[in-house]
Amino acid sequence: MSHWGYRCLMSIDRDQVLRAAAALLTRKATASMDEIARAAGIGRATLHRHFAGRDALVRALEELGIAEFERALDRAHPEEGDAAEAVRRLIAASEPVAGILAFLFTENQLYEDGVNEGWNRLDARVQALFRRGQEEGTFRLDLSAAWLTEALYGLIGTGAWAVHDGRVAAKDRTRMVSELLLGGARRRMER
Amino acid sequence: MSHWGYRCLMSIDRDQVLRAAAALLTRKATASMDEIARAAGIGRATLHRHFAGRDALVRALEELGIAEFERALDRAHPEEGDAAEAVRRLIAASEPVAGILAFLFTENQLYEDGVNEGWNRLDARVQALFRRGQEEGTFRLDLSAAWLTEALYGLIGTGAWAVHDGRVAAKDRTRMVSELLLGGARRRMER
DNA sequence: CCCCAGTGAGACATTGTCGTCTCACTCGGG
DNA sequence: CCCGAGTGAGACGACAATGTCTCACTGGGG
Repeated sequence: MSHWGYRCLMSIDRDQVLRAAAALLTRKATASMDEIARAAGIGRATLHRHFAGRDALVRALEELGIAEFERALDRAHPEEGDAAEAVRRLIAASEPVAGILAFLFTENQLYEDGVNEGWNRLDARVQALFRRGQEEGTFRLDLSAAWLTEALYGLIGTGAWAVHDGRVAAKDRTRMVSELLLGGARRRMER
Repeated sequence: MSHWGYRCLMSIDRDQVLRAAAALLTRKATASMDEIARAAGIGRATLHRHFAGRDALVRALEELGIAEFERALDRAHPEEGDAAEAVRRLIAASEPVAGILAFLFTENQLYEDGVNEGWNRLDARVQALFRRGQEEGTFRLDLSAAWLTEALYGLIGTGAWAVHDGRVAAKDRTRMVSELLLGGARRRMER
């Protein structure tokens, strides 16, 4: 019983700490363990009780980001309906994770060693969405699905930063990102 | 005379060191001064003779990136001809700076204090290009020029990383970035 | 030939962060 | 009421990176 209670309590705290860490690291990627602890409203010792070290915390954050983005992917139902609409749904659904994604996206540029396997799974699903759109004639064939996937991540990150820096209004974020990815900057004649 | 010779020699070395540093920091943003020195083929002491410290080096790198991107902007002649073509020229011309730009783009997310004034100048020129395109009816009005500018930087960085990670062929980089920014992923009916 | 500006290697102290530890304190359940 | 799990504050040593310094060495110009 105490074991269950312990596990449950831990999980809740752990998750809250993780979210606070995500919020801070999104703004300041080099924040120290002490800053992270303060941001989470706990002591540095307690932070170390939850996560063995900085690496473990970042890895846990990666797991959280992967899980949340996967949930966004599930909610967006990428296999249903028009592919462009599915992409739009995905971008809208990933709004809460945008900050973490931006952080992890740059973090991954740094550690060339062992990329988390979860990313491959997500990449595959996102790429499958773009490939479906290409096969259905919705998306261009001269932009590879791999590039569109990368661009999706990149634009989500860019959007998050643009909002954070005040260059884009928060309410416009989803539209700016999805419209640019799907429609591009050029004026559309038809439709 | 010796003063001239000194200045000239220094400038050349300094520039070469800076470019080596840029090449390394693009791949590994947290490289130590020692690694940077080794990458430049010089000793750590000599590196410190050129740049007072890490900050000074990064700031010099920022100056280099700004200068190079400004040269790319000059070469692209953003005031001439079709705005979309001008954007295409700009992206093509900025290919050599893409790595540095990607590094500086993420670096700037970190230091909220005093953004280098040069960026404002460049931002203004790029934004003016997008705004011209909007006024001429080439670009959409529902995507702000500020966002398009930010997206340009972001996509250049994303493209550089995608090439670095082997997800996009180097020869496709310029086309992938400019086509996505200008045309978007959706299939074009007209044209 | 000689000189010296510039260099590389390395020693050294300093700093900031990390990971671990101890020690009170608190608060909720038995 | 008492007890102990969990916590925050803080001390401590380890460690990596930084910035400064010295000391030979080299090679090109006078």
